[in-house]
Amino acid sequence: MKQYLNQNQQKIIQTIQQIPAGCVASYGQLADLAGLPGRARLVGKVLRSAPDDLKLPWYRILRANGALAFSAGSEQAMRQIDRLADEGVEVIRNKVDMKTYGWQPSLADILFKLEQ
DNA sequence: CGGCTGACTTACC
DNA sequence: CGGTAAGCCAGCC
Repeated sequence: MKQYLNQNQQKIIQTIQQIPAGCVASYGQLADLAGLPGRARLVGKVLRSAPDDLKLPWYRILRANGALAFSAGSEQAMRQIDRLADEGVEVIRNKVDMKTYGWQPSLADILFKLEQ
């Protein structure tokens, strides 16, 4: 069955798919890049409701302070930590060092995305 | 139609 | 570092 997403959700998904492996981004950052400043929660909604078929790198998305969106020790958190570890991102005390692994898209990347 | 919720964030104390 | 408050808004009841 086909999923009908509104335009905002489409943009968010596109933006999420821009996150390169080995990097992480925050909900707010994604909302900004998707052209939806202040709508971090919408990003969360999309992630929660998006079908797995989209193969979204949800595990590369964290809170603004680098902490996982899930509570430490939860099943989801552990799965996320596992996947991040696979890409070389280390999670310490349920948090990631945004300075080291945070995604810093270049202006060129953003412009390229806008063209698509 | 109104209220509540939440994979959020920033500011302030 | 923890607690409150306010802003945000789609989706569910």
